[in-house]
Amino acid sequence: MVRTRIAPSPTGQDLHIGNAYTALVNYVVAKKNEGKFIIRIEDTDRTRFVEGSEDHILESLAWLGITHSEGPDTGGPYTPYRQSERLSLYKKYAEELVVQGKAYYCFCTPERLAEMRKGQESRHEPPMYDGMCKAFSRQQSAIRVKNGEQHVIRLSLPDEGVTVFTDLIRGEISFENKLLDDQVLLKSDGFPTYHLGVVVDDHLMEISHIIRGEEWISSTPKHVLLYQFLGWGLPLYAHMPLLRNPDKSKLSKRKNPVWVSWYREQGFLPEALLNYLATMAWAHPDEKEIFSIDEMVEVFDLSDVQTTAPIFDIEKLRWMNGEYLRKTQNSKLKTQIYDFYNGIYDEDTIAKTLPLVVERMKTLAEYRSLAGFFFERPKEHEPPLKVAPLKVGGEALRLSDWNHDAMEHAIREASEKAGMKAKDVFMELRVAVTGKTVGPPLLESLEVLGKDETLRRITL
RNA sequence: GCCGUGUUCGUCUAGUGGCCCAGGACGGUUGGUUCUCAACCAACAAAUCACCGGUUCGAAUCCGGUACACGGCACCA
Repeated sequence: MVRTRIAPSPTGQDLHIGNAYTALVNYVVAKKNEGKFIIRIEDTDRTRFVEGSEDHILESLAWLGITHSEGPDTGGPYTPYRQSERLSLYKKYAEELVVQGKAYYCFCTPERLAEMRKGQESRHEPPMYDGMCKAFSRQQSAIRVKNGEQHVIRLSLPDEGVTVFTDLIRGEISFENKLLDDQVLLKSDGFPTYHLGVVVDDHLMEISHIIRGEEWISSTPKHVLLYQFLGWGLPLYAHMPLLRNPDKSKLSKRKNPVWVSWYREQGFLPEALLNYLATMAWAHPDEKEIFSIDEMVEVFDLSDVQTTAPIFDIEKLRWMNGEYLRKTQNSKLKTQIYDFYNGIYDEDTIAKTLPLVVERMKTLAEYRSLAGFFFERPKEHEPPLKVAPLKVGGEALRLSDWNHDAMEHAIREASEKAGMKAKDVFMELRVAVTGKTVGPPLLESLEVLGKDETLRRITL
């Protein structure tokens, strides 16, 4: 049984686009193999915990249409799906490792550790735990623990040998054990670190494929060792290349919009976002650019996933979104726009104006800037309208002529021309206020009649 | 500094020894269509396949080295 998962931390305001990207691949792998896709919340860092984050993450995932069969909200056979509710499990395994001699209690203070690292840095040594507490006898440590002394549990790693694992995307990867640090497994507050948490939960939840970001490659050997120490079978690993900023650094909120909700608010369609993310990870065998997730599921193979970290290009996303907008039936798009603006524009108005602007919309949010002047009054102290030359019936109107009188005149003239369609007249007006959100309250003064879009009557 | 991963047009990529003096897409430019914009159509520009060396009749594709980029090196995930 194929079981995949994403394990987001509730430390940001919403689902990170990078998480959406790995979620997509996890979801596709599960679907392709008729398996299950699971969500587990890794809320083990109390200092970075953000209230409401989990809800937003779940909401965004739902918006994207990436549905899970087990998770903190839906429950499932391995409940709970929130690490903070599974503390006793981690403690149990950490102590088991201590008993086996695969881990040890460490009483070093943060101050000592900081001091130690400073020394190492100045000596150009790799920053690693120096193993001081490893030397203590089991009884000695046990007494100190019993006396209530603050402690953590550290992984005790061999300093010989090589740990090798196979990555489904990159092939074999190996690390020398002596270069691996004695990682903290259980923090002094009783919470596990990521390393203990993932291994325990992925095993207990029977995760078959661990598909995560490339940033985890260096810690994978520790996880592999942990599986061995615990006597558990290894899952399959696949490390995805990281999404990058235009300056090639790892995608960050400082340099790029990273929250999925931002893309939603900008009026990107979930299908388009997903399609774009898919092309970041993987190329369709037929070199198709536009494809649905179902199409992707049919031909997807993990080993075809890109190894190079792509730069997230919002321009291409916008193009793709425009393609999706134009693919959507007008009646459906009308409803989407209505919902997008929370019903502040009536559906009828949207239906009338949408055909006039849909071809130049790249996002739902652009509907307002493109068509808003049909029905929105200019604001009180709005700066004068900057308009492009308006040509009606072949005659150009000067910018300064752009006022109600000129407009009325222009429209009259235009409509007098036999066969002149409303669409064309509107188009000219729209062009005149290209890209501007302000304009005359046109819709109030004009009424478009007739199904053939012919401008039949103008009332002012 | 150490370890790891990577390197084909500005960007996303196709390419797994001859079909590639490298194909597609975004973006750009020019033209067509349209009274204008967008959309659509067409064309053009854009990659010495990071570099050096090797294997081979033949390399973007295989091997070695170098450089560069990114990631990791926390009681963060």
